[in-house]
Formats: sequence, C-alpha cells, structure tokens
Amino acid sequence: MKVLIIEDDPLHRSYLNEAIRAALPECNGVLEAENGGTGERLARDWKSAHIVMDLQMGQRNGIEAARTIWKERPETRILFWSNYSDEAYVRGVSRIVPAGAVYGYVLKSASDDRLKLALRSIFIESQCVIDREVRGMQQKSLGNTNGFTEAEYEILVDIALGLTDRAIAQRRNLSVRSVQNRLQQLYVKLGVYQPAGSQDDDSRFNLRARAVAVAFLRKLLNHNALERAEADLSAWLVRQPHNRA
Amino acid sequence: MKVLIIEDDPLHRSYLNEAIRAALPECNGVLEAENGGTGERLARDWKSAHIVMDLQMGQRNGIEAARTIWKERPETRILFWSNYSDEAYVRGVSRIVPAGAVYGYVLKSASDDRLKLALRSIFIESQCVIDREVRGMQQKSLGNTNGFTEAEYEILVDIALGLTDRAIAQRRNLSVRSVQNRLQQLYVKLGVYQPAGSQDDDSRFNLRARAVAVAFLRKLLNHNALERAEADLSAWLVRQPHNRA
DNA sequence: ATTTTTTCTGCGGGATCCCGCAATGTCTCA
DNA sequence: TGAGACATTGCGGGATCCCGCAGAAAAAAT
Repeated sequence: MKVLIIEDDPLHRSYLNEAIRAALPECNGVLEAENGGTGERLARDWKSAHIVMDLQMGQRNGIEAARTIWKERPETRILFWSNYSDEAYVRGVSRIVPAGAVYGYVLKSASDDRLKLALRSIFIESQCVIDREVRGMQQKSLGNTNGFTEAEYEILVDIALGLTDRAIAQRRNLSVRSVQNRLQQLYVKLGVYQPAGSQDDDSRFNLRARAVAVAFLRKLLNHNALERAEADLSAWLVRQPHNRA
Repeated sequence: MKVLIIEDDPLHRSYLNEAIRAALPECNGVLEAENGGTGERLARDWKSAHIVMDLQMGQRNGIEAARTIWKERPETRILFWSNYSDEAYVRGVSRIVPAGAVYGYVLKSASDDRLKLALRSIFIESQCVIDREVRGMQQKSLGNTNGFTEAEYEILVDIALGLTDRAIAQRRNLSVRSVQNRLQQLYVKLGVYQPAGSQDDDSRFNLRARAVAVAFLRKLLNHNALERAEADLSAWLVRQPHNRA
C-alpha cells in the first residue's frame, strides 16, 4: 500500500508522515506533495489510491484537487485533514464526494490516536470517518431547519459574487421575480431584515450586502468557496452568447 | 529574558519553542498560550515584554490580542508569525502598532534561520524585521498608486458589512453624496464597472456587491477583518441615539 | 383523482443605488 | 495673494432592488 500526502505546511507534513508510518505498518511508500497541483499530478502518475490532504492550501486548494482526482479515479480514498469545520468546507466536500466513495474528515485539533484510527478505518477497513464536530455541521446543514437548501446556497453565492437579479435569472433559468423570491427566503433564514420604520429612522442595512456579510461571519462562505464560485462564473460567462444590442 | 508564545497549533507551538531556545540562549523562560484570550492574560500577569504570536487563531484572533496588549504596554515587542501576507492582515497589523514600537512580521514559510535571525533582531537588538514579501505588500498598500486610501478602505469595510449609503454617511459624518463619491472611487480602483450598454445587454454586476467580492478575492478583506469591523460596528450602534420617528 | 402545498411568474410602487452636472469649500504651492 | 487640485455637498434622473398581491404551474399529499 502507498499513501500520498498533500499538505503545504512542512511541519504538518512530517507529522502526518510519521503518523502514517506508525498507524499503517503495511504501508510501504509515502509520497508528499506541497500543493494541490502537484498532488493531482502525483496521484495520477503514482496511481495512488490512498490520499491524506489538507483543505486550504495556497495554490490550488484541496477541494479542487480532490474533485479532479476523484473524477479520474472515483475509488480513491481521501482523508481530509483540516483546521476548520466551516460550513463552507463541509458543504464543499460533500458536494464532490462520488457515490459510494470512502473518505474521511478529521480536524487537525483531533488527538494523535483519533488520526491514526481514522487512517486505519479508511484505508484498511474501507469505512468512512467523519469527525464528530464536522458531522454535526453536516447535519445542521442538511436538516432544513435552520439549514440551507441547495437553491438558497446557490443564490447566496450568486449575490456574493456580485451578480444582479437579472444576471442570476439568466444563469439559473428563472424569472427575475423568482430570483427575488429566493432572495427573500435567504434573507429570512439569515435573519437580516429592515428594522421597521421605512423612511426616517437611523441605521439600516442593505439587505443584499448584509446577507453576504453574515454568511461570511457565520462561515457559510469563505475565501475558497468564493474562489471556486468565481471560477465557475467566468466559465459560464464565456459560454454565454454576448448579446449586443 | 522571558518569551511568551501565542499560537493555537501545537506543532507550530513546539517548533517555536525550540527555535526560541536555540536562537536566544539568554532566554530563561518560555510560556505558551493557545489562543488570544489567555495570551492577553498571561502577558499581563507575567509582565512579559517579548511575544511571538500567530495571527488567525480560532478564539480571539491575533490582532485583537496584540491591540489590547500594546494598549497596556506599548513597549512590548511582538513578532507576528503568520501563514499569510494578505493585505487585510498587513493592514490590520500596521494599523495597531504604536509609535516607535519594535515588532516583526515573518511568514511561516520562511526558513529556520530567518526566523531565528528575526528573533534576535527584535528581542535583542531592538530592530524591526518585516519579511520581504510582507514589506512588498505594505508598500503596495501605502503607495497610493494601485493602493487604497484609508478612506477608501474604510468605506469598503462599510459596504462589506452591509450598511446603506445613509448609514455610512451618519457613521462617518459625511453627506450621502460624499459617500457615493467615495464608493465611485472605490469601484474604479477595484476595477468594477458596468460593461457599457445600459438597458438591453446580458450579464451585469451589482457594483456594490461586486466590489466586496473582488476585495475578498484579492484578500483585501478576510474573515478576521470582517469580524473586527462587525464588532466595531455594533459598538457604534449601541452608542447611537435610537432615532424613533 | 382531487386537494393541499409549494414554487414560479407578472405587475406595480416605494426605497435605494449609481452617477453626471455644477457650486462651494479646503489645501497646496508658487 | 491667487491659481489650481481635490474633497464635499445638493439636485435630478434612470436603473436596480425590495416586496406585497394574486394568478398559474408544478409537486406532494391524501
């Protein structure tokens, strides 16, 4: 068995290396990559089916890398080892995991033993391991009470990118009014609203901008999610017919 | 001499501890804190004048901690040891460093030697040490060509928080029109604009929201900056007279 | 198959935003 | 002191956003 490490922090990388050798004596080869790009390449060349990776890397972040790796070899087993359990990350991961794939998500704050146990569970016993905390986030996210629909999340991303109602309507094949409806739902769920008085009172929020702000504060969005969304958007833009008058 | 470490990652913490003992043999005491809050407390109780800290910690982030520490003892020497040279961090730090204070900013990606050298320079020779890359960011930020005025940055934060023009005007003691002027400057500098045609063409951006998006993408803003801004905002809100009709 | 619920859609209006035009105020520099 | 550069403010209008109302369409439940 061979294991590939994708992690940009040297300290964490060598720590992982040690942990893998200790937890998996049957492992006879550990390779390290320090960013998503070379990680993808090594995974391809090395045909390694066992990967431990960090999300949040400078170059080409983890989710991107995982997506392309899984696209080429859906049976690859990936253990995500991350600092955060932001909803944006959790959602990002569960969005790309192929049906039936074996994977894991453990936090860097977890104990030594937990990490090693996860390594064995995933790579030897083909069993998914999701950290308690992450799992909690996942359920809060999916359970629609206080959680966000795919549609709501989608429109949240769209306004975070700065699209107008009309642009969103085109992109999502909706009428402008429907877009506005969804926005309204979103505002309710995020708890943003006008403080009553309509014309004379003091400080008030721009709902659209405020929604993005609280989404960021609640870690529903983060830098990576925005970057991915931006990439998707520009891919869509070039595909669009450039309507000139 | 005693040194206080404020860093939430255990691996990095012990690495730092080692580096300090190696670089500063005259040091006779190293204390560790794993978040900003306890870091502040230890700095106060221990009267330590030498601190190495991470920005970006889960609890109470580094900039907050540094601010309160420097407020109590402006002569404290702080070495910021961070993963990133985001403009948001760099600006955040230079905003709070007291006049004449000795401090440093080195990236975690720097070599062992560079870190040790920085430790000696700051704690022994009373000399500021700013990583080349960070310095570059600082200058790009301050040199007004392609850099942002304090005013522009301020209004950027305000719209990122979701305030309306009127609210911003009140908060910053400006007329609504002036706020809009500044917004326009901001849009120009960020390179956001309407793609010409006014009524019929295809995808267009909501300038206000788009500005926030590109600011995030360019790392002019990040989560910490937003959190701090949000805290400032709510502090200002309670201080405001609640104008009822 | 019919009712119930949810979503999509158009219309319309008030509030907000974006911004050109122009007058005034402030600062600098010669 | 006066000229020029720049920020501030008001006015006005077109575009966009926010959202109530209500009918049409789709999905879910009985």
